[in-house]
Amino acid sequence: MVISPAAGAAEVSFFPALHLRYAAAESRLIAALDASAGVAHLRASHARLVRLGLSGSSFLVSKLLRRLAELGVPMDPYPRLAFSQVPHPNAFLWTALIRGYAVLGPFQEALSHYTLMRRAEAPPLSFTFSALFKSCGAARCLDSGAQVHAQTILLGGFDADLFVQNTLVDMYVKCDHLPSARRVFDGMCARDIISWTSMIVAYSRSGDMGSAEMLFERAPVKDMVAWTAMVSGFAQNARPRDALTVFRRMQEEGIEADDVTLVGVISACAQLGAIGEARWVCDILQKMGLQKNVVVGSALVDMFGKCGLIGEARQAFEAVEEKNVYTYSAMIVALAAHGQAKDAIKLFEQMVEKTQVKPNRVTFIGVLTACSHAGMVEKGRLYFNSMEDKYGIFPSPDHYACVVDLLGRAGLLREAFELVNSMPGEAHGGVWGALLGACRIHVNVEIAEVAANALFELEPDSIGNYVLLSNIYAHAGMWDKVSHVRKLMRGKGLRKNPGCCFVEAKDGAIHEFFAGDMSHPRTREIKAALEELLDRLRLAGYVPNMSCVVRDVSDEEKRSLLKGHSEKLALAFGLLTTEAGETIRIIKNLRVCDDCHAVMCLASSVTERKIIIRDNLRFHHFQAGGCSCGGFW
DNA sequence: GTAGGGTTAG
Repeated sequence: MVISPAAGAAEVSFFPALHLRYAAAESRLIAALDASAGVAHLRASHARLVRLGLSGSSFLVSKLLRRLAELGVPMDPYPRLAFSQVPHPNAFLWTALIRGYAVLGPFQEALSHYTLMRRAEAPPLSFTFSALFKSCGAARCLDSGAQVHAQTILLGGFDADLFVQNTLVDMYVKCDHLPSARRVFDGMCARDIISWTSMIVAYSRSGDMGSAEMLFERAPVKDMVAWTAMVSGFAQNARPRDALTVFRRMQEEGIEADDVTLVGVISACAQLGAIGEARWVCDILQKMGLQKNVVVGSALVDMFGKCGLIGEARQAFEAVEEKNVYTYSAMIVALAAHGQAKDAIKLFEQMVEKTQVKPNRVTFIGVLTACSHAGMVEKGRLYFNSMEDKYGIFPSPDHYACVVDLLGRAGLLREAFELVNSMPGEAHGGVWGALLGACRIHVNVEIAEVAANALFELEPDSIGNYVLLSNIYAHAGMWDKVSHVRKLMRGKGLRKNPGCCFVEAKDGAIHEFFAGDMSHPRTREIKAALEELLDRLRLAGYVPNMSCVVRDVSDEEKRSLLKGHSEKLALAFGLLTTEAGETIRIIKNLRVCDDCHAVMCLASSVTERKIIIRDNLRFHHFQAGGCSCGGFW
């Protein structure tokens, strides 16, 4: 329908002249506020508002506040000032102000303005409560949230509003108070997909994916967000296979996926560390054109790093235009894990000098581990000291663990030990573990015993600590102590994890090898290939390192046990199943022993192959007789 | 208008 200008004019001519002018100015201002591209535009519109004497209009100012909050303009001083110029703010304006604080903080201001609003006798809206719950959730302030909840019940009506209930559930979820969330959810007489999704997330956050799954199945409709909540839930709860299964189901059901979904998928692939899956997800991303997205890109950097594809990690990093601290940290950590310490540090320097990106605690974990792997003690100390002085980041026990590792590996065991004793706060398992690890490298029984005792208190069931201590005794030739630790382990019902390796074949099949394992269908070929390889290595000067066998048996038996180490079997399998010149990739569940490390170095030169091993902590790139870890592992 | 996202050590 077309309204003629004359008809419109007839309608507005009911208004007095003054009103007409204001009404026209108002509608122009509404349009201007709606269309404002940035803060400068909004400020200009607001200035016009002031000139026209309309800066006291609740309606216009609430519109202004909403737009400013959308743009992330801090509440103080400007939006708050605009609010204070309104003599009689109505409930909508109060709510816009409260919502602004709920989105941008400081969160307690939302609550105190609610109090002021009540004092001004403005009647709260459902919108007001949703803003308050949002702010309590963001502040993770359960007490205030529960108080506001009580208010809604007291005032009546609000607690039955679907919108209010949904934000209420979400508030309890964000405060990690599952029982209250569930109580509200169960009391709802109508639920929409948002209610169901909030509750699914509640269980996923608490680690109870079983209940999350049950709710997901019960939900009458499932949209992309609900499906994504399941994908991310499994990914966040260390169930990458299930995350991928849900994603495949989602695709089968024809539900679209977006960047958030894919981030969950990428994170699952990172945990699997499988190259086949990584390439598959990368194809999907390319089709969707998501590589520039900073969250996707940061997850990608991490995924490629964990899959051993450090070059691809770098490419993913470069593809992100607006890199943030996650992108940089993921790249720095990946470089450190691959032994490219100098590049990690170069990137860090570049970040602090040439960008606005501020490092955080995780960035420093990456920087300190890089220093540690490269043996850069002085540089590490410098960075550690700069954390608080230059960046205002208080070092956590995790950072102390990195520095203890740094000093310990470099042989400064005494200093490392003193640092543990003098650090503020309690040393945790990571700190003592780093010290114990250093004691293994430098065979220091005295400090090892102190560290081990602390660890047995802190982590009584962690098998690795007993194994480490027993290995240190073995290296020192203290066999009676070795058997004592063994007894200790047996008494606790703990059994040593068998060493095992995975090799991902070209068809994506995973081949598994255990120490001394004969179960692979091609065992005979593998053994023959290994013997042949070891013969060639011996000609190149290889001598088995018997100290790697931490059992008191004959040399003959030691030689045989060494040969059966799972990474050697995996290497032989790799040689059998790949072409000349191809890289061999092996994943190992434990640390690589010195003998296997030496074998890999030599083999890389004798066979002219690149060999990449991911152990439980980092990557080793063997090439031309050397390893990227430079002996630090 | 309310629900789903990425980097951490021995």
